[in-house]
Amino acid sequence: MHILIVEDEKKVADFLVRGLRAEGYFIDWIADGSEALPALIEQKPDLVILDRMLPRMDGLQICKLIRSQQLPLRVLMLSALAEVSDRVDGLRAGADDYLVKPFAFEELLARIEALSKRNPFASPERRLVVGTLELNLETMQVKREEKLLSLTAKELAVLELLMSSPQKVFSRERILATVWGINEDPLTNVVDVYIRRLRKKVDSPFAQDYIKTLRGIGYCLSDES
Amino acid sequence: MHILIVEDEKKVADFLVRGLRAEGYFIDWIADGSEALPALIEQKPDLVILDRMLPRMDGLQICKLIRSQQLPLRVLMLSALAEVSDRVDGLRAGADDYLVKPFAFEELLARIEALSKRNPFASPERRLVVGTLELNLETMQVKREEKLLSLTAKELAVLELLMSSPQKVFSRERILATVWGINEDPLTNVVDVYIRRLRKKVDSPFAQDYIKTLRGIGYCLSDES
DNA sequence: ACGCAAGATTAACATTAGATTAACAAAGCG
DNA sequence: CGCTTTGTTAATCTAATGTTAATCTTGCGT
Repeated sequence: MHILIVEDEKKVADFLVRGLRAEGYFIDWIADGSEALPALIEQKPDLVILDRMLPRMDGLQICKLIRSQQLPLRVLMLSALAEVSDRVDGLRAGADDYLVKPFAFEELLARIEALSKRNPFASPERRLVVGTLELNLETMQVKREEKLLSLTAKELAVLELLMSSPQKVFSRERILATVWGINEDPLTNVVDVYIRRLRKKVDSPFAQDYIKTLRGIGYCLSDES
Repeated sequence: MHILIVEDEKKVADFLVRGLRAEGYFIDWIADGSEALPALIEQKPDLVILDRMLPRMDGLQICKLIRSQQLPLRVLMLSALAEVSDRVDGLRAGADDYLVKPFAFEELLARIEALSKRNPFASPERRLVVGTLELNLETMQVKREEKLLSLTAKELAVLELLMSSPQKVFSRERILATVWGINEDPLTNVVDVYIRRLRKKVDSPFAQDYIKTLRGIGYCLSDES
């Protein structure tokens, strides 16, 4: 699930980003309210976590705009304001839920979970499957033909990317960018090395090879030959 | 839908009873906490709105009793206490939702609506078991192979989290967030230290290790190897 | 069909990030 | 006060990571 966080306090934002990423959500963050709408339209997240007090453009305004534009996403509003009238304002503006700061992380997770269940467009896919290969995002366990494989964190990250869109070709640059966060450095060949390591664990012990090389283009994962 | 209200302040109770009846709900009301359980068993409502501070028997207690009896109903807790720890206490006791007074009637309606839609019963287990390890949430006793272990409060909190979803991987961030709260800095390594202390008590004296490390990802509890 | 780059694979290695642990100091609590 | 719990620091240990360079493969131009 893709979540956009709109929050100006860096400390809070950091906390949210780290925590939710660790939970396996795909997170983007912006601090400026006026950037919210363009970002929403471009990124099309499933859920936006909206701070109520923002510089340049207030959270309530943004929420109303989202609703008037009929954008297909959930809004979870965060606020330090706990008064009745504040919460009513928030819900009136079209927020799906309203959470008062400070809050327990548990509570936030529960609300996100609840919202994503209500959401017909979101697919909180907690398991990826390709052929006999299976990745459980919850336990981070990888199995093939019911046999447990033990992968390292980076290996897992690469595999997750490949499994997220089977058949699709990922260039080295793309893999480097999403897994390592590097955008320029074609001097390295970590990607090749990790593909090698993945193959050793995921393909070699089995009859069919899932990880395919497309010379000059990139790699892809597929259970077809 | 049948709702039982347990609330000692007559003004608040009146407000609720009138408002909810007008919305078409079937409402009963009692003011005394000690009457709550008999009333629940007799009337079998779908939802109970429970004030936290009650004469004779506290709302938290009632909630715990409801859960331990496995009564098939939703609990919406009302309270003037807004602190994180209070809310967590409420949810820990098994409440399905927690609303802070004063609240807007709209909000209450929304929450009731949400609760009545929610799937079967997510009523929290009163005992967590993983392999030979057992945590009794009533007494907060921890046993392994029938031997009683003595854990400190923080150790317990960490273990409870891990046991709440065996197999599931919990990142340090996640553990930090739920056990220590939002204000802690991420530079600390308390989590590691507590994992160590837990292992010493929970794993070391026994043949098999339950607490697993997933390097670069987090920790998890599992009775598999 | 052949040779030869460009591209891809692989093993071995040094480095480093991450995890463990003990010891200590501060805060709580009887 | 004295004992326990709690959280920090820093030394140590360990496995994951990323580099290098040698080797192998593929496809293209002739």
